[in-house]
Amino acid sequence: MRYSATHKQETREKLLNKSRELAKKEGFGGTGVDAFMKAIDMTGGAFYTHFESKAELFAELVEQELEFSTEMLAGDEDAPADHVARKLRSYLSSAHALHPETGCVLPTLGPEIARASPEIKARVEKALKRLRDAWSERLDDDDAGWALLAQCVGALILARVVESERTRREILSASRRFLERVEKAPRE
Amino acid sequence: MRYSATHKQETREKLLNKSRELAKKEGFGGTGVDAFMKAIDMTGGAFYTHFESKAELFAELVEQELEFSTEMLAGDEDAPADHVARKLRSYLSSAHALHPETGCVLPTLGPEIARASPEIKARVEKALKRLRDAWSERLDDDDAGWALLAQCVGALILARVVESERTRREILSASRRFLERVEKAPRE
DNA sequence: GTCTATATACGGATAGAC
DNA sequence: GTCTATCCGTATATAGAC
Repeated sequence: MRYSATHKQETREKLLNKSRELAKKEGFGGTGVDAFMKAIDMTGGAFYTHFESKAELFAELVEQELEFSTEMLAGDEDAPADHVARKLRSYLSSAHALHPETGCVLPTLGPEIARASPEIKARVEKALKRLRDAWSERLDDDDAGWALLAQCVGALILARVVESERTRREILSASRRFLERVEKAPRE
Repeated sequence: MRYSATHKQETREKLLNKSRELAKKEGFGGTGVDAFMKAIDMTGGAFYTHFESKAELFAELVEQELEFSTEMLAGDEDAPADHVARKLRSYLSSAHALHPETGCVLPTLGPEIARASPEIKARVEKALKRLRDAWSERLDDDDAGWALLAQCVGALILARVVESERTRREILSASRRFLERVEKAPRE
């Protein structure tokens, strides 16, 4: 054959990586197959050597996004004591708000995932539950896992729908202070 | 003319109302002009008597959504003392999560608004700031306005991307309990 | 004001040459 | 495996009849 043994796999990986960026920036539905392929300097026809359909790319892409994100956010036993607090700070940053293409998938593709197939949503649920469990266990707080996640996702959405950088920073810093305060809150 | 004096205005209102529902359910970009018109039993061609373009409909639709939502959530001086707590409970309900078409626009069209024009985002910002101010003033808590809004939007997104009704309820109830707890939290 | 018909572009997907 | 060319459906938008 005219291509190396690993060529197809490499192309697929490049395609997935670029697609994840593009989809988070412009929306998955808003990006055509030709645009995904052009981003890796290829033409539309070659797409179907790697995926049966555009929908299959979406499934793969969401799977990878959640795998990477949850692994990064959850942390392991070697993580420092303030691991969650650190992740919250970097998640709730202007840099994150200004760069959806390299950020968390939920504030960008959340609504599209919500409309996706039960199979996709079941896999998303599994990944999110692992992250929630990790955070709740680490903080010894049953509610905090889901609540901190929600605070992160919601604050990013708000930060991105406003126009001024000033308001964007207000939203993010209010959210950060709010969460710090809860660490000292009483539990019944 | 063959139509009453108020006919055009009535049609436009019907179109806007139905479009707001449809866009929140299927996404604005994912819904065609023909689909919007068919929802009020008309054909696509008539759309352009009422709007110059599909983008103009988006601007109008987002404007109305935020006007209605923020007015409803903010409350006025006649509202009961537990006004915000009531709104939080109804926002963070399974009913809301299961019915995007009649719910808040941010968890459904948030990412599309984030990609919209500066003019649209500036108007969204103005409406959101009014709501934030109302809540922060009512709770006498500078951070709570933005933070509660973010928690609401994020929890709805999470509740909608998971598959099982059980997990959906867990997310929403964790979020509600978390917010109740903060009411008793210390402020520095 | 709304209809049907249509211009024009772009969407996802396939066929066949290389 | 990737290319070009193409099929076909659907998208936004316009033109002209009623």
